[in-house]
Amino acid sequence: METVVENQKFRMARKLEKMFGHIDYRNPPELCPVRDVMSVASDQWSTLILLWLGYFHVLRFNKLKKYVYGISNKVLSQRLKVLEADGYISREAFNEVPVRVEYSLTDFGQTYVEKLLELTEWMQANSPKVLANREKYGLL
Amino acid sequence: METVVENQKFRMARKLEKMFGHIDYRNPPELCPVRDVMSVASDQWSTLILLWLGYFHVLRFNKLKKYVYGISNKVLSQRLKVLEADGYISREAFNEVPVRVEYSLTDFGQTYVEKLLELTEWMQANSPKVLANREKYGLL
DNA sequence: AAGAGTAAGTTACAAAAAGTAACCATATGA
DNA sequence: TCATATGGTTACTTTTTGTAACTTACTCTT
Repeated sequence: METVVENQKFRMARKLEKMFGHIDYRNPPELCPVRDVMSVASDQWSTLILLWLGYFHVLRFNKLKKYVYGISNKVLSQRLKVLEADGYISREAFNEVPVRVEYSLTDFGQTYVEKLLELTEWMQANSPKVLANREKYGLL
Repeated sequence: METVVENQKFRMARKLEKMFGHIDYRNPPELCPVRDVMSVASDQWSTLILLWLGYFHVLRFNKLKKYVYGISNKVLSQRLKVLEADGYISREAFNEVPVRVEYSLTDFGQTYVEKLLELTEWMQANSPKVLANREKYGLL
């Protein structure tokens, strides 16, 4: 049991070492593109938007708003813009009345959502543990 | 090429379908523990704190502040508290003068950091693509 | 002995981000 | 004629962050 954890730690340190040879998190954000890019993509609302687009493939503004429960028009439209700018999603507007606008993942966005999904599955599996920890902590 | 992407989409839809049978993101946050738990753990600062703790195993407040470049005392102490409450990290205070406080990952936190690291590696590999997209988008 | 330094924060105040709700154009259906 | 629908935007409020000074208590320097 102990050694398993120790091995994990060792593998981990090696991974991070390798990584930190390239990226230095000590750099200010404007000098560390990874921090910058990550802060957009793994933002709470962006995550939900991307997951739902991964699920439905194509969604219009108001549908998206329904599924990404609790998001406001303002923030939804902001996030859609930056997600488009960063290349995760594409926006297509049709000349109809009223206007129809469709959002969908790009192939690039699709690869990101696959990664994101793994993390979300971890969260799904482990959130009971976290909630239990929280409760225990509250009692101390 | 096309079919590869199509296959990915299919696998994806199945994964999400399976998942959404259990969790409904349409629920308000207070009814969806996954959203709640995720918003703490995948917050930008929390992510950096956890990654650095994964790297060094043990860090004291001021060292952590140095590595998690740009974080303020206030936010660092807030995040450390919730990360401790959620069970990702543990805090040990020594009765010395001046006080010494050591933060480290719990085994639970360690498993999360492994997941987080995968995502970060994707970010590292793909951030140039994102920056290129951003620039292209700016020109439109 | 006075003053600076140190560690791990806290606190008051300012700035930025997010949430809220009303509003826009335009056309269709009741 | 008035309500409805779409895909947002805008002004205003509230919440969250960031900034910088301060705290406690002991030690080291001068």
